[in-house]
Amino acid sequence: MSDIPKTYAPHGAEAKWYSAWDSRGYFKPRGDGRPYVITIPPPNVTGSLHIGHALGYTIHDALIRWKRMQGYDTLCVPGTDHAGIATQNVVEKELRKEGLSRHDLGRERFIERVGTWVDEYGGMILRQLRRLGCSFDWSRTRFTMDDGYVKAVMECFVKWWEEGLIYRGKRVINWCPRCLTAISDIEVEHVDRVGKLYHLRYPFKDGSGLIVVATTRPESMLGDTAVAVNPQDERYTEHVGKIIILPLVGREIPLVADDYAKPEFGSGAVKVTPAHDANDFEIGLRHNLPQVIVIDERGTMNADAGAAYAGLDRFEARERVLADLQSRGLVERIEDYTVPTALCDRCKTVIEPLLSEQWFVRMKELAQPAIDVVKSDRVRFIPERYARIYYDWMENIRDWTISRQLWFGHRIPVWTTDDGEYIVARSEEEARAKAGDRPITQDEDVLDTWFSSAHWPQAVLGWPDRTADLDRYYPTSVLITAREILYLWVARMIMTGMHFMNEIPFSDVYIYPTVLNEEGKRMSKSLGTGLDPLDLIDHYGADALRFALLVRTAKGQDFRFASVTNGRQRQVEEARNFANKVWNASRFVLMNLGDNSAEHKPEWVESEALADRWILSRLNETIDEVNRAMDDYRMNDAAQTLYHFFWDDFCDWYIELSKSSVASREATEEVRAARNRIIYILETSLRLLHPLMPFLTEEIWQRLPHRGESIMLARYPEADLARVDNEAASQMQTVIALITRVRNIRSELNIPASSRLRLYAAPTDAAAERLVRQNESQIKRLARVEEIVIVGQLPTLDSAARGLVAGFEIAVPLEGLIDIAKEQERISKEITRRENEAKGLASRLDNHSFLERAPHDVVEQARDRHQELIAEMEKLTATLRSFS
RNA sequence: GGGCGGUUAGCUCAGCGGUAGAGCAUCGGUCUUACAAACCGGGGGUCACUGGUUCGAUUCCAGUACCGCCCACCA
Repeated sequence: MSDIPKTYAPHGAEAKWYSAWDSRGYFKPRGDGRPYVITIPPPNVTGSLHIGHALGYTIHDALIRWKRMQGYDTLCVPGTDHAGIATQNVVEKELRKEGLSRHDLGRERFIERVGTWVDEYGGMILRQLRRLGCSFDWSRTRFTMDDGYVKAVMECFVKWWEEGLIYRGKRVINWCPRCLTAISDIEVEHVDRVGKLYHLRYPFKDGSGLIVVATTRPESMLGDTAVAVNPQDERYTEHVGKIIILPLVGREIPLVADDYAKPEFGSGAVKVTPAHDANDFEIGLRHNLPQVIVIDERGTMNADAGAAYAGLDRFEARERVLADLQSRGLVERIEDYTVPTALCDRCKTVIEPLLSEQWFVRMKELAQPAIDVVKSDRVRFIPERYARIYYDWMENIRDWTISRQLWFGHRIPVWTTDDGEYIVARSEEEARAKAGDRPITQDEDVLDTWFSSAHWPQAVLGWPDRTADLDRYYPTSVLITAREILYLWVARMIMTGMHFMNEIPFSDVYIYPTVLNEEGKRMSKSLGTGLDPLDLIDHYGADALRFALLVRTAKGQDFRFASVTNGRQRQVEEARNFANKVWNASRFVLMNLGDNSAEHKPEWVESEALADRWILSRLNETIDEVNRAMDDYRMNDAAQTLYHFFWDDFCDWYIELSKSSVASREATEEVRAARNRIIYILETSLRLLHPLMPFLTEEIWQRLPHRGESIMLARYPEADLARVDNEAASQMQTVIALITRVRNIRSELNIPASSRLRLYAAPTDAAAERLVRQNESQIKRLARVEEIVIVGQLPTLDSAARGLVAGFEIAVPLEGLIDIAKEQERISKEITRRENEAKGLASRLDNHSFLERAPHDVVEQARDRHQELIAEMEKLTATLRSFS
C-alpha cells in the first residue's frame, strides 16, 4: 500500500478537483430546496488578492459549502466593481509610461483604452479566488458596468430624479486636486497634522482699530468676504456691522454676528471664506455674502486671488501671503497647532473644499426605512455592536454627492437642452425623444462608484428586470464584509433594497475581523503586508491557508497574522501540519481496508466496546458543536472543535485503541466490523471538515470505498444526540487517566520504552475492576505493560512506583530500574500539589459567609473535593513512608 | 472632541462569577510498522493597573494607563 505518499501534496489535488467541480457544474444552484444566497462584495477590477480578501472569501466559501451539503439551494454570485477613480488612475499611469495623458487620447479613446485594460488585466482577482477553492457560480459573474448593470443604475437615477430625491446643487464639496474630482464626505480621511495657527490682524475701515482672526490656512484669506463673531460675545457687540478692509486684497467686507463663531476659540472672531469652506459657505448663505473662488480645481491660485498670487500653488501662496502680511505688520502671532486635515482616501492628497455644482441625493427619507428594518431585527448585524454604529451614521445622514469629474464610470444620464432644461432619461434615444427638436448635450460627469454598487444584491440577480433569479434568490441570506465599507456600501444597499424592492437585501450582515500585522495594525496594501495569499497557497496549500485564517476568526475579534520570515509562516504551517495529520490518519485507514473493503453493513457501526461507544459519542458532540458554531458565525470554534476531535480523540486515542483489530491480518467478522467503524468515523470527519478544507477532504474521500461522485454532494453530518453517551465518556476518561499515569511514571523515572512493565491495579469498586478487565488488552498496549495484576489491595513491594488515578491505586514494580530519590521526589510533588488545593478549599469551608451564602451544591462540591484530597494525601504519605 | 474594541503562559488566541485553557514554541524522552510536518511526558500565568460590588472577581461596575479602530464643521 505504498502507493499513498507519506505527505499530502496539495497542488495536484487542488488543480484536479477544482476543475472537476467546476466542469460538473457543482457551483451552480440546484434549483430546488430552500435557497441560501450570498452575493460577494465585488472586489475592484484592478485588485489582486490580499490577505483580507482571502479571509473574507474563505468565510464565504466555508458557509456556502456547508449550506450546500445541508441540502440548501445555494448560490454565491461573484463579480467585480469598476471602481471609477482607482481604475482610471491605473490606466492613466499606464499612459504616462507612454508619455501620454488621457487628454491626449480624448474621452472616447480613453474609455476604450480602459475597456481594453479591464478585459486584459482586470478581474485577475476572480481567478485568484479559484485558487482559494471558492465554489462561486462563475456563470453568473457580474461587473458593475456590464450592460444589465448599467440598466439598473440608469433606472435608479431616473426613478430618484422623478421622485425628487436627486437634485443639482451649488455648494462647497470635497475636491481632490489630484484626482480632479469631487468626492463624498465618507471618502475623506481625517488625520491630525502638526502645523500652525496664524493670528491675523484685519483693520476696520473707519480707523477704529483692528480685529484679530485665527486661521490654519492663511492663503484662503484672499477669498474672505466677511468676519464673524458670536452675537453673545460682548467684546465685539459695538463693532458688529462695521466694515473691514481685507488686507492684501483691499476688499471691503462686513463684520457679521453668527452663532458659528465660538467666543472661546482664539480671539472669538473667525474669517469667512464661503467658497472654500463648508461652514463658511453656510454662514455666507445666512448673511448673503459673496462667494469668491480664489483656488482652482488643481489647487492653484486663480486670477481672483490677485495678480501677486495667481498661478501659485496653494501651499506656495500660503508662504507668500504670510510674508506679505508680516511685512505689513499684520501678523499678531503664530502658534504651533495640531491641524485637522482632510485627505482624499484614494491618493492622500489634501482635500480642497471648493464651491462647485454637483449632483446630490437626498438621503433622509431613504435612510428611514433602512433604519427601521435594523431596529425591528429584520436585518441583523453580527457582531451586534455594529448596529449602533450604523444608527449613528444613518440618523445623522447628510446628502450624498454622487457626481464625479472622471471619465470612467456610469455617465450621468442627464442631458441639457439649449434652453437650459434638464432631461433625465435611461438612454440617449429616450432623452432625444423627450427633447423634441431641441439640441441636447449630456452631462460630462460620471457617478460615484458606490452609486452603482449600492444596487448589487438585486442588480446581480437581474433587477430592474423581473427575472427568475430575482424571484427565487432575493432577498439574499447574508452579506459578509469588512468593517470599513459599512457606510460606503452596506448602508446604501439596505436603502436601495428597501426603496426599489420594498424588501431587505439580506437578513444577516456579518462583519468579519480585520487581519492585523505583528504590531497589531491593520494590514493594508499601501503599508505592505509582507504576505501574499498566493505565495502561501503555493507553499502550504489552499486548505492550510483557509484553516489558518478560519481557526482565528472569532465572532468579530481582529487577529494578528505573522508575516513570512525565513520563508516560513508559522500559523499557516501549523494548519498545514493538521492537513498532513488528516492525510496520514486517512492513510492508515486506507492501508488497512483489507480485501473486502467494499462491504459495508450499517450494523457494524454498532458496538458494545467502550472505545467505540466513546468515539461515537464524541463524534456526535462534535457534529452538534460544529453546526452550532457555523450557524453562529463562530468559525474559530468550528475549526478548533474539529481540530481537537480529529487529532486528539480520533488519532491519538481511537486509532491507537483500534489498531490491533483494524490492522489485524485475519479478516474475521469482528475485524471487518472494526474496519467499517473506523471508516465511518473518518468519512464523517471528512464531511465535517470539507467546508473548511475542501481539497484535502475530496482527495481523501475519493479514495474511500463506494462514496459516490463527490464529497461536495455528500450530506453534511447531523448530530444524533441519542449517541452522546456520558457513561462511556467518564469510563473512557478513567482508562485514559490510567494509561497516562503509567506513561508518566515511565517518563519521569526515565524507564526506557522498551522495558515491559507489570502493573498492579487496586480498583476501589467493582465497576472500576470491570473497566480494567474489559479493556485490558488496550491498556496493556498503550501503556506498554506486559501484565496487569488486579488486586484488592496493593501488595508490599520492595521497589515500586505508585500512583493514584480516579478509581484506582496503582503500583509498578521496578526492580533494578527505580531511582528511589526520584520516586520520592515525584510522590512529594503529588502531595504538595494536593496540599495547595486543599488549603484553598479549607479556608473557604472555614468561612461562615461562604457556608451560608454560597449555593448548596457549590459547598457540597467543595466539601467532597476536600475529603477526596485528604484521603489521597494519606495514601501518598503512606507510600512515601514505605521508602524509609 | 466623541464612540468602539483590546490588554490572559515566550507567541497567536479561547474563556468571562467558584479559584485559569488550547495550539504553537520550550524542556526531557522516543524510529512504538499512518504521520519526525510525528509520538509520549513535563515545566510555565499575582488573567494591564487602582478602587468598588460579592461569601467569592480573570470574569460584573467605575476609573487609570497603554495599543488599535471608527466618527467629528471648532476657524
